[in-house]
This record gives sequence, C-alpha cells and structure tokens, in this order.
Amino acid sequence: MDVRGTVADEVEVRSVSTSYGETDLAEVQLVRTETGAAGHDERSLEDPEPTTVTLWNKWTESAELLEPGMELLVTDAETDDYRGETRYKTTGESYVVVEPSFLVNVTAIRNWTECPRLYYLNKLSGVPLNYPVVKGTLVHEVFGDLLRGRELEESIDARVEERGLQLGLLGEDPESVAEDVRQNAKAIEGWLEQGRLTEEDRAAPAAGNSERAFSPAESSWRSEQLLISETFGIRGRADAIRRGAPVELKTGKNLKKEPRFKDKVQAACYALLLEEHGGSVDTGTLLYTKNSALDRNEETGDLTPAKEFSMGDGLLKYVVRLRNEIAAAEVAGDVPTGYEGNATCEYCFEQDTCMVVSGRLDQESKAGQIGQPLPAEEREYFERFSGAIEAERREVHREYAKLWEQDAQERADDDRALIDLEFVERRELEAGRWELRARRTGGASSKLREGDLVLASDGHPVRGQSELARIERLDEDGVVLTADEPVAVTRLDVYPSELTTDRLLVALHDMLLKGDERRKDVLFDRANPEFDAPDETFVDNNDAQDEAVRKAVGARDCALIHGPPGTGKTHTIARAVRAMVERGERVLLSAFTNRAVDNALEAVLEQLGDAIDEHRVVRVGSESGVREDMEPYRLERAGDPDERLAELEDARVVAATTATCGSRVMKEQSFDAALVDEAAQLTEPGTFAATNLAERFVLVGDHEQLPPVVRAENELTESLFERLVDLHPDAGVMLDRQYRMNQRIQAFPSREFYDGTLRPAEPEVAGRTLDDLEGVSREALPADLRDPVAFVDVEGDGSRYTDSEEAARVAELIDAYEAAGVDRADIGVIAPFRAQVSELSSRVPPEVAVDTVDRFQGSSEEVIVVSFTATGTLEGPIFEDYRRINVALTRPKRALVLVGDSRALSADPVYGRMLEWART
DNA sequence: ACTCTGCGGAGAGGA
Repeated sequence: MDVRGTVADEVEVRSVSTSYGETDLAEVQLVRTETGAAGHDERSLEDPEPTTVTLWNKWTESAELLEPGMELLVTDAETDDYRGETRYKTTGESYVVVEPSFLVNVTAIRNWTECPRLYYLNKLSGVPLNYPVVKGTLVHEVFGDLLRGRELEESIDARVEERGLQLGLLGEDPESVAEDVRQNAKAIEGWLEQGRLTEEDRAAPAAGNSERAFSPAESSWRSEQLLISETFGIRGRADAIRRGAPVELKTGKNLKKEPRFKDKVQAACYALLLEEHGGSVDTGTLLYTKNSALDRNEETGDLTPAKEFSMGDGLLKYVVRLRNEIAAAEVAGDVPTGYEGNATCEYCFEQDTCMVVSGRLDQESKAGQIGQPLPAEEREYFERFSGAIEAERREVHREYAKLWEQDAQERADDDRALIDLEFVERRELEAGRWELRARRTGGASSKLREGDLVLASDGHPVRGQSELARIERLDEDGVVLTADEPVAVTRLDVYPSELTTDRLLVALHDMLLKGDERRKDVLFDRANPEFDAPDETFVDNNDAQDEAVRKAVGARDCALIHGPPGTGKTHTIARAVRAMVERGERVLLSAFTNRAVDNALEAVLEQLGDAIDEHRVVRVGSESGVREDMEPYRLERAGDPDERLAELEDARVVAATTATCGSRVMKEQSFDAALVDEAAQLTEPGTFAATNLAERFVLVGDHEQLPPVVRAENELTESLFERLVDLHPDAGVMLDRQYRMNQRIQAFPSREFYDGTLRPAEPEVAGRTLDDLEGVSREALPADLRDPVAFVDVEGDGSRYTDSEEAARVAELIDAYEAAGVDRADIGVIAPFRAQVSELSSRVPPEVAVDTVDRFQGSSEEVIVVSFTATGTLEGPIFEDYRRINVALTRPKRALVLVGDSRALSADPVYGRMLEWART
C-alpha cells in the first residue's frame, strides 16, 4: 500500500544491528493524507495523530532531507505492528518520494547528477545562444521527423529554415549547418535501418505483409511524448520510445563502451515515467550520433552509435533519491554548494563561472570562490529577490500539482480546463504533426486562449493519453489544435510554465553580475542619476511632456515619467523615441503586456511617419501575441539567416514584451536606450529584463494604478518604477495635464491619488459633456444622470461575486443612455469580479464593452458604468487596493455612473469620500 | 476571499 502524509517532527537516522548486519533506518512521524483517488479533499481525511513510517537502508538518505511540514510518499509500504501500534515500513519494492507534488524536470535531474551546483548555475544564468546547442536541437528535431515518417532531406531543409534567425545571430551558413546535421542524421538513419529489420521480423508473422516498407509511424515507436509522473514527481519528454523503452539521442561523441552516467540517469527518469504509465522497463538505449557510421563498427566493435544498457532497480531508486534532493532543496529554498555530489571541479566546463558566482555572491562552493564579493546591499538584494522569485516558482509548481489534485469539474470551475469536449476529427499535417478538432458542449469560460500551449488529453491530463498541443483556434463552438500525436481530445488543461520565473532569475543575475557599475550605483542609491540638457523643445503646448522628453533624451542613467490617466504618456514615449532615433540611437521599446507594447509601437509609428523606412522598426514576439495590425513589423524566426539577422540588427526601434527581452535572441541585442511603458505593472527583475539590454533607460508608468500581478505575496509586488520615483524624485517628471476626463470626473481621483495636481489640459477637456457628442442630449436623460458623475444606490442581492440586481440596474442605465442618443460602442461597464462581468455581459448589448477593472486599465470610453458588486460590506482583497478604484474611476471621458450599495461603500473611508463626491 | 499576462513545451552540448 501507499502511505502519504506530512512530516510531523524532526527526523533522525540511526543504525541498528539486524540479522543482515549493521543497517540504517529512519523513523518518520507522518500525519497521513489520503493517496490515490482524484477529487478527494485531502484535508478532510487527515488524521491528526502521526503514524510512524520506517525508512530502511538507502532511503535514509532521503530521510535526511526531511523537515517538518514536508510531504512524503512511500509506495508499497508494509504494515508493521509494534507493541500494539500500527506502523509502516518500506519494502524492497518501495519508493520514497519527498514532496511528490513538486514536479522535477528530467534535465534538472541530469544536471544535478553531474553537479548540483551546475543545476543551480543553469537556473541562475541561463544557457546562452550557442551553436552546439542549436545543432543538437536541430538533430533532435530531424530525429523526431524521421520517426514520424518524414523524408530526411526535406526534414533537414525545413528544420534549418525554421532556425534562420538563430543561425543568423550565430553567423552560421545554412548549407554547412545542413551538412553538419546530415552527418549526425546518417548515424540515426543507419540505426533505424537496423531497427527496421527487427521490426519487420516482429511484424511479419502477425501482419503477414512483410513486403510492406517500414514506417516508424506505424510501428511500436513513439516520439517526443511529454510524460508526467504524479507518484515520482518527475516530468520530461523522452526523445523516443521504442517498444515501451526509452531511446535518448545524443549529438556528441562517446567512444567508451558504456553510456555516460548522466545519460543513463536521464534514460532512467524516462523509465520511471513510463512505469507510471503502465510500462515495465528494463533497458534503455542511448544513441551517440557523432560516433562513426555503422560500417566502421565491424572492426572496432564498440563504435556503434547505439548503446543499450539494462536498468536495474538500484538505478531507478538512485534516480528517485536524486530527484528527492532537488525537490527538498527547491522547497526549502537552499542554494546547492556542490558538496552534495561527487563531481570533480577541475574537469568542469563551468568551473570559472561557478567560482565567479560563488565569489561575487559569497556563496559556499566546492569549486571555491574568486573575486571580491558584491557590496552587502547588493547581496542582500539578491537574497531577497531570488527568494521571491523562487516563491513564485513554487506557486507555478502548485499549479502543476493541481493537474492531478483537482478533478475535472473543479478545474473547469477554476477556469483551468475545458472539459466535456466532443472529439471531431484528426488530420495529418506535414512533418507528421496532427491537427485535432473538438466541439465544445458547454459555454464554460476558461483562461485558455489562442496560441496557448495546453495539455490535450482523452480524459485526464496526467493519467490518460495526453500530449502537449497548441491552440490554433478557439471559439464558442469548438477548438482546433496542433500536436505531435493524434490524441482523441476531450479535455484541455492549462499547462503551467516556469519560463517567466526562469527569465526573472536570469534578469536579476545579469543586472547584478553582468550589469554596469554606474547603473548599480544609481539603483542602490550610491549615486544620483545625471542628465544632459538637450537644447531643444520637443513638445510645444505641454511643459511637463516637453520636460519628460528632454529628461528621456538627456538621461545618462535613467529617467522616470509618471503619467496619470489620460496625460498622454504614450504620446510622450513616442516623441522621445523619435528624438532618440533622429540622434542616431537604437531604441528598445518594451512593456509587460503585448497590448501595451503594440499601443506604444503604434504611437511610435505615427511619430516616425514617413521616416519609418529609414529608421527600421521591428516587433519581436509570437504570432498570437502581436496585434494583427502590427504583424507587418513582426520579425519572423524562420528564413534565410542573413536576411533575418539584417532585419533585426538594422532595426533602429525594436519592440518586445519584457518576457521576450529575456529570450536568447533578444539577449544578443544591445541598445542605447530602453523605454519601458506601463512600468508600474512590472516587478523589479521583470524591468531588468529590458533595461539590461540598454545603456540607459526610461520608465513610464503610474504607481497609483494597478501593481504587478504576482502569485506569491512578496517584494515582487512593488515595481522598480515606484521604488525609483521615491529614491530619485529628481529623475522623474509627472505629466500633470490630462486630456481625457471632464473636470467633475477628474476631481476626486486628482485629490485622492495625485494630491490635487492632476488637472485638465484644456478648457475643452474640463467642460466636455455628452452634449458634445453627435445626436446626444443630456436633457433626454433621467435627471439623476445628467451630471457627469452620478451614483445609483442598489441594495444588492447579497451574493458574493455577482449581483443580479446591480446587473439589471446597469442594463436599464445603458438603455437610458442609448435613448439619449449615446452609441452603444461608446459605453463601458466595469466590475471587480469576473463572475459579475459575465453576469453583466449576458444582460447588456454586445457592443458595450464589459470587463474587469484590471483589464480596463489602459483604455477609456465616453461613458463608464461601474458595478461595485458589494452588498453590506466591502470585505475582500479586491476592494482593499485603492489603486483599483483609481483605475475604474478614470476610464470615462464624459460620464461616470457608480452603481452599488451605499451602506457598504460608506463603511470605508476612501469609498466613503468617493460616495460623497459622486452625490454632490 | 480576488484580480491575471507572459512564455518555443523541454532539452539541446561542450571534456
């Protein structure tokens, strides 16, 4: 039986004498939780009395990692009656898994075997773009193609073409790359040819058609399948599976008789994954494709590319213990020293990096340290922020765990899955990929969007047939996916990604260890930002905007532009970009969201006007992320290396999200200036992803609007923008004239959030009302709506996240505005909760924009109706952040209606002042 | 208690 639970006490390992001699054991006090069956609420089954589980022999190594509070799983345990008390103990069949819900990557285990410190360094500094890695990836892709029945030359051409941009950056010529890949592919083909003979032997008697050509796609092969094990807490993607056993491809050479140990460990990981999925694996194959072709192996015997090896129980258990070390370190937030393993530092490729990182960050390391440690404040900063990023990573891992801890309905209710799909058809695409179609049977919403990568399964994302797939199209009726395998899709699950956290960590590392000293002096308040004063007027009729552009252009270090709602910050950015480009500078334009990047880019294109050809502009990002009208500027990854490289390098303006700025391609680029829009929505490391690429930077944002979205509560919730505004007020300019709101509307937000400094840019703005709009008459409105700010008191239905009474009232209000001549498309409705947004959407005409406060940030409408959705009290985190009210109240130009329960709203001082303002 | 956008999935190699 399996025993699972939470460690209740410190664990001690001791030795006892048994009939087999001296043996180690550890007695673990475990508060048990239910295992297995999905959908059970684990907590309800908890027995608060700890049970003793004895871990024997080598499992004591994993016991040493345990801390109270950690999760532990022991498979195939045996009961053990000890003085009338039921205990459990490991058996020869048992696996002991520490923190099983923490999914460890196969590559992580592979790196950790080599050296735990290597694992850490990879995480911290990333793997830069280099040819051996790109070539290795290409060879793997071609291998996959061959297995799926694609023709060799066609595959090589297509795969090399796909990597055009990367190859261009590496200065590689497509012909020589193709030749390189061809060399390795020969070994693969030769080996497949061998396999073909045995496959035919096997297939002939059964199928009776030995004449038929061998097709890997029809044989007992699978390629590149993503596997997840909820028992072992491992995830990974095997290169290939042949008759149920893993095949790992290596592009390098290995002239030894045996496979490299780390490669064996990798294959053993896949064996564990396959075991969980019903297989039983005792051999693995490693294919070293740089070894000489088959014809030479008759003389030398051991030069054949393929090395088969048997995987015993001992290896599999060793691998689980390794995995436990990683999970325990990740959960505890430990930094590996290298002493955990037995690697020899002097043979290590990363020895220098390792010593430098250890030296600079003053970390304990087996390789030793070189160089002076960073100043104490920088090391303290690193500790704080890397800790915060790791906390984010653990939250991502909690999302993985939900793949099996939540049942289908729970996941659907959480918007994390689309369930009850009806599989319609599969269609084979070129390169052996598949297009899958499924129909939706309910109208349920979900987080899933076009372009997302999802787990497509025939029922369960971990236990059933499942495959990583991309959503090509998604609407109310159905979904179209592309995937490597033809899964009969009935369910789609969000597939969590660590990519963003990985990139945050690398950005933090790069700022501290590769960053310019002067830059760090400014960031750590050891120096003040300096400015040159350009002798030029950039904006005629707005002093603050003009000063902002002058600061941006003249900054030697950084400039900060504080742009409250409607103050023209996007225009100011665009003007600054133009000024920089005209001075011959290369500019990076970035923001957290694709939408903000495209908005800023649109303004820049407008500013540049006819000069666009001369100052080439490029948008880097994925097809699904980039707005359609910016597609002509989007940099394609595939193509001729020289052409792609030129497109990027010749661009004077490059626009990309901060996440993309952390990509390998973008990290090869450098700029004179980085302009980051909506900077108050970025974490500090997120901001660095962009600023690391440039000599100086300009942050534009408003910290009185919504802060960064993070999963864990920590230092990441304050933006670098906000911190620097406090630290270096002289580097900042606040745009104080707004071009959006009627004076009456802006009064409260200006007073409450901007010390009364925000004012209308022009009399026209101050006095604008609905009467200015074509065919609209305020006289036609009910008397209580004629003022630009109105309050409608609705007691509410008392529900938590929806309010049908408010929704009904909002629908009436919209009718009233329509009756007065307002165009539906000029009206927006804002609510705090998504549930209320869908309630409202079902009651108002589709032309009316209805969305959450968070998603409304950045846009505006003539008329805004806010549905507060709070009855009786304002309790709940959503109401606590007053910046959310600021966003909601500053969206309208000419009319604002607040709908809510006056009793609830008056209970809070800020909401109370808002109420007074709206009612007078 | 809620809000929710990003990302070439994971892994590719070098003695």
